[in-house]
Amino acid sequence: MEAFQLLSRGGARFNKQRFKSDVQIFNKAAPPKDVKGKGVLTQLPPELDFFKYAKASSGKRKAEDKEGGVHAEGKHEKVERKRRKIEDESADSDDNHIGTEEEAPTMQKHRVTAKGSDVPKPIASFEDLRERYNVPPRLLSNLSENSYKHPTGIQAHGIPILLEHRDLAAISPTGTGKTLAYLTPIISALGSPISSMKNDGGRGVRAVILAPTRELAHQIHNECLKLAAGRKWRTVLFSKATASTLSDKNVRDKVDIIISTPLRLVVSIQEGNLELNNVQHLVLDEADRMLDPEFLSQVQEVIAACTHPNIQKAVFSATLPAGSEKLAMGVLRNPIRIIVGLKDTPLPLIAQTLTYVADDASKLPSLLTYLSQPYNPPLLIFTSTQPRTTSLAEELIMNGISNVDCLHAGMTKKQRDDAVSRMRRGESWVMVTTEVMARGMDFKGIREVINYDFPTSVQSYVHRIGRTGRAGREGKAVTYFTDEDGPFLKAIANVLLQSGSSVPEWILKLPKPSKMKRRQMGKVKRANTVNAARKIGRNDAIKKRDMIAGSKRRKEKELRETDKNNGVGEGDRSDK
DNA sequence: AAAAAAC
Repeated sequence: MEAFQLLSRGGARFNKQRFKSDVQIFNKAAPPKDVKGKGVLTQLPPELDFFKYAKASSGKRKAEDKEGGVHAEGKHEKVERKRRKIEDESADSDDNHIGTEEEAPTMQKHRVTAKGSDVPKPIASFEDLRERYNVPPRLLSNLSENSYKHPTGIQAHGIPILLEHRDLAAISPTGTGKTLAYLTPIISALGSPISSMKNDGGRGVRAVILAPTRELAHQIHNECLKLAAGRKWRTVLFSKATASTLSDKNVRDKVDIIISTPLRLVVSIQEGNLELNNVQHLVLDEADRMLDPEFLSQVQEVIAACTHPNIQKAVFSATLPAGSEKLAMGVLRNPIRIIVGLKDTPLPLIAQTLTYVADDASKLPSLLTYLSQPYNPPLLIFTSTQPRTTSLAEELIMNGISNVDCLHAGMTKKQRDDAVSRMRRGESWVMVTTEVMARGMDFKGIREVINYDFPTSVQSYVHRIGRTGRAGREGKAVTYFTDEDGPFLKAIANVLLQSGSSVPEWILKLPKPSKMKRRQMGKVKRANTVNAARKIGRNDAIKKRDMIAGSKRRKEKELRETDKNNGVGEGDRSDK
């Protein structure tokens, strides 16, 4: 509660002297650029992380409070009030009060709210895990060897909960170490690799982690391998190939952990090539995505196959809309819910801007202008469809942009893997992609994200821009919007406000989407267009007009090109 | 509101 009050003043009240040493660490720790791939994702000390929070929100928030429009501020306060209430509740139910002065900043920094019965006390360091939960030394040394020195908020709170075998719904912003928060307790709880166990009872895979994309599953597996190093853990990234290897029961009974996308697992279950009756830990990563209608039945099938009576289930995401939360809570038993920061809100260290481009045709010229100036590679660009991804990448190459790459799920597995590798090696400077890259992917160097096409939901927005600003580093996110995006603009604008970025006043004055819809398309929308044109000023308007003309020429060229090739990446060129 | 992703 005090934490809230201090933070709401932008941290200005904090005794800077007290954080001085941390600031120095920060200056040293923040690498100018990737030092050596691995060392980059160093988890910052909690206090230090906190300082960033305070710093990022100080000036901006104050300004916003002054001139930030009645609607936004009102909403903001409502959310904060709700938070405070939850905090009070959890303080009552938790007898482990934060007593000492040293611990207080940690708590404040994390801004954690917990809901549920008997919430375990958070850890202050990974070393605490040894005393409190007998976490194997090997696991702890794997953590520190991979530069995970201090637990993040979600790790400090989530790991004890999972180690006490409680079900958990964890909401924590992008890039705050959720993967480690569930992998560490799973590996600890499994104790020993099944291959080294003497008793015959309880054979078969004991932990399953589900993720929405292959790339994310792959990345989780890599993390898992790091933590599993030094012992004979069998962790399997489930794919067509591994699935067929595991169709041999003797092989699959020696597997400890499976990481997979849902459908792949369902297929194997249905073929009778996989039993999950010994699964004692089930994690849904990107839970809200996994509970989307298209995934839900598959996920339910996996859950149904996990028949072990003592199964522990956990869901993780940076976003969890009410509907998904309800679904998730229905799946969990006596769960604890942890929220780090504010739900559906990006980190303040991502500087976000909304950029008006009149229509689709104006986007490419704007982007080319942007890329003609110095920018921070690698850059991640999101579009709305696979064909648009392909054609934008082609367009950029034709316009002389170097090291452009493209990744969407319509490509072959190999093409996708190669694109990710190039990205990881720093060979891609500009990657054009679809929603497939929006969630969970951790490319350490990404400083900038561009939403070339407007995201189709607040959740999508939060996850897309969360590809930058990871593990305490700063990031930048630019979102293009056209007249057609008008109805959804305000929702995104509110997200910007919540996370300390500023928004042009006229956007905040837009009517609510429902109102716009009620008035039926045309009139309101046109009025906004005029408004927008006025706001960007006459010179800008002229510039835009020229850009449109230029883009039309290019578009014709593009059409000629695709006619020639008549192959990939064609199909969606409509301007409507 | 709507595309993407999963095999």
